[in-house]
Amino acid sequence: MKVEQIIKEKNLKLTPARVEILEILVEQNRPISYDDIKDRLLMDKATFYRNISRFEDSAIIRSFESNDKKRYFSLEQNFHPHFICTKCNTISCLDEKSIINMDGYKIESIIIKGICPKCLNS
Amino acid sequence: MKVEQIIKEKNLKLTPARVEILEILVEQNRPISYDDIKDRLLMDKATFYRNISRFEDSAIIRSFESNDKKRYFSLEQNFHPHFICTKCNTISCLDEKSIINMDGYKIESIIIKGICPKCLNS
DNA sequence: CTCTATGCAAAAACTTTGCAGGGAT
DNA sequence: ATCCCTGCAAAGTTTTTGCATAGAG
Repeated sequence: MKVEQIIKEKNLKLTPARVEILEILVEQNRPISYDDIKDRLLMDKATFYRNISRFEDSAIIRSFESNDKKRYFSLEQNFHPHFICTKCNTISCLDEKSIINMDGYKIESIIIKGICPKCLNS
Repeated sequence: MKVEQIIKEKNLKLTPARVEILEILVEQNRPISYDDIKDRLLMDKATFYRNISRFEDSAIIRSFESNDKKRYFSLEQNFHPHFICTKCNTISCLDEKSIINMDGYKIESIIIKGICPKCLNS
């Protein structure tokens, strides 16, 4: 789905800054922090954070804090759990089958922290 | 287990500030942020954060960011998943049976965000 | 045309650091 | 006696806000 379509579906105004953020998220296909992309962003940080906040309110994206204390953003579209290694700080994507049984709850995000197999064996 | 014992087991010096922090965590039996307890803390905030950091390094406690953007601390001892409702911001403790199958990983914490049954029906 | 989005700069919120003195082992 | 812990104040980091202008519908 085109990012322009996502924005319009949520009745948000279509602006270059919003398109830019979502295109980066689609392109990278992994959780992103402001720090990760600030150098290539055309917009001001205030605009970035204001749009991130708007996107979260509209459930276009979700955010979570990683081990480095920064907030990471990912598209809600292809939801999946993330695994953060507290040793190497790598964020990896898990598949849906690993999701907990949580009848009665509406799950919006899952954060699992621990040590990845690679770090366990080194 | 006495908090003094926990501290000594990890070869940390036994100081009043350390005992104070751990006793609050034991007593409250739920994740705590600095903000939650700053009014009753005898120590300076620098001391609080330095000890929290030490405790995390020693795996005495774990921390995670909640929906209010603050960091919460809980004892590693009785590890269990936490559920954060993004609607009412309540943090509730889940039981271990809900844990994902994660062979090969060492899980240190699980954060699930979503909407709790109470909020879903209101 | 109207209302929202944006850039800039300044502030806020939370956490960390430097330094000199105090305390645990 | 030694080395770590502590308080205080100051700085750091990430995110938010105020205000005037620009832009979307």
